[in-house]
Amino acid sequence: MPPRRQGPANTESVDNYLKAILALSGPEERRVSSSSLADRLGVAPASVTNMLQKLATSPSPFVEYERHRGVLLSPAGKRRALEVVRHHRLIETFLYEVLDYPLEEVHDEAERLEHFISEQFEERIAAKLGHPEFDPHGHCIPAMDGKMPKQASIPSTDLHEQGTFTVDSISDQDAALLKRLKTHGITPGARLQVRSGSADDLVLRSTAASKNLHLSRDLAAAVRVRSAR
Amino acid sequence: MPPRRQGPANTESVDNYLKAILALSGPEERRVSSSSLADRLGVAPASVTNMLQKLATSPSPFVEYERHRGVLLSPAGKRRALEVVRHHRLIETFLYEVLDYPLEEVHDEAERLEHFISEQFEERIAAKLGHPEFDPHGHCIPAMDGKMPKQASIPSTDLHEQGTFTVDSISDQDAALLKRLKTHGITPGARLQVRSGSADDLVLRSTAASKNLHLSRDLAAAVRVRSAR
DNA sequence: GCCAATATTTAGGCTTGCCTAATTGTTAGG
DNA sequence: CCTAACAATTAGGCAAGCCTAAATATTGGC
Repeated sequence: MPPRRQGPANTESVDNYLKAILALSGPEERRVSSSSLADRLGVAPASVTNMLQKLATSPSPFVEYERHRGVLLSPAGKRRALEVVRHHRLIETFLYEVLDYPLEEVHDEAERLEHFISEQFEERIAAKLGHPEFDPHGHCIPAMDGKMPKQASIPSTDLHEQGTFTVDSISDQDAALLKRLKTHGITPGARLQVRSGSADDLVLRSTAASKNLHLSRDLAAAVRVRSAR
Repeated sequence: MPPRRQGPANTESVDNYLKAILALSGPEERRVSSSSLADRLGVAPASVTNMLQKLATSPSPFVEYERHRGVLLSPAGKRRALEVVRHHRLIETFLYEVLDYPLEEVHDEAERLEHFISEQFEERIAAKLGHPEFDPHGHCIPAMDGKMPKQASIPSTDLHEQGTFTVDSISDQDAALLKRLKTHGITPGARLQVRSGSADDLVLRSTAASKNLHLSRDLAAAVRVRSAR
């Protein structure tokens, strides 16, 4: 066999690093620090350094990395990351729409399956769902070519004024929170009254519900809003 | 941390060993040799020995193994193997019925996904499909409790007489063959005329088709029949 | 501009699951 | 019943990804 030093291996672990970098670098594509990655992925910082070095030094690397200066996705890395996100959100939509999963349970299942479905599978569920643009959390599903419209929404914690808004999307990271939001009628598309409570929390109330929901700013950041419909 | 020597790890690899042992030991549950496992799994015999030793020496082991004498599933191993088979066949059925996969493509996708779906996912697709008893190849789907009716069919190569039979099931291992069979109308439930051709092949003909199909005994063994309906 | 606190990297290890090569067991033919 | 052929196991290694502990950069406060 020729000694072929290989390109990036596209394992579950690699996918997760790429997704995390995509998420943490934000729309402005800031460099991402090792420790924030370690945090998000639940691994030791040393493991991150290790992986980044591997990802950066393969031929046609997935990331651009400089010691002590954080990491960025390469075009190839971004492409792959968006593909995994597409998988994730299509699967979530599928579980919700076709298999009647409760909203708060779709994330974990999608998190596992996203790494293992084929392009074929992806296409079939997209077709079955009528090529949806949004997942059930209100997140936009990247197109096959990796294009994704910019988000025009902001976290409810960034609002300057109180008032009534439309719920744009809800982070899928915290199942318990998702369930609370659901019982308070706070789901994508709902109309939402937002005001600040005591120093460090927000008071949310869906116009479809009778009870206020008090959330720490930390949790409330999971709810993104746009101007009322 | 307490030093906990751990139980079997339920990885993809372990699942594949258990499935292979289940398949190779047959309905009579014969002991399975290392080399036949190595063959079926596409790994070196030494790797098999290695894995079998690990599987056999964990507390509540998945297999019963004696040096040079082959291996058998323990009750726990059989339970797990049947669960994986159930996953596999439910997924195949799902891909075929819900996602409109061509029959010959369901196997590969199921082979990957079977290791990663949750019990929840399993239950939902089973419900969606109306708790089917057979997959699209005609194979019986083990019930949740691991029960599986005995197969009353035989390989077409074991027939003593020529004649007309009903196609019971078709092995899902060979996609190309599956496709040929499909174009000749040979699918589970079809009526099939079987006669022997030259020394080493069989001639098959679906009553729904106009052309004979000549298959080596090797390939023909993939087609199982039962007495004509 | 220096130094302590914090962030990051290096060094060295572990487990899983695979490999090859060398060794040992089993078995069938003469 | 002995041995050649073949099957199986042991021994020793490798890559991926993780870990901890030790070393080294960077940075903010004075």
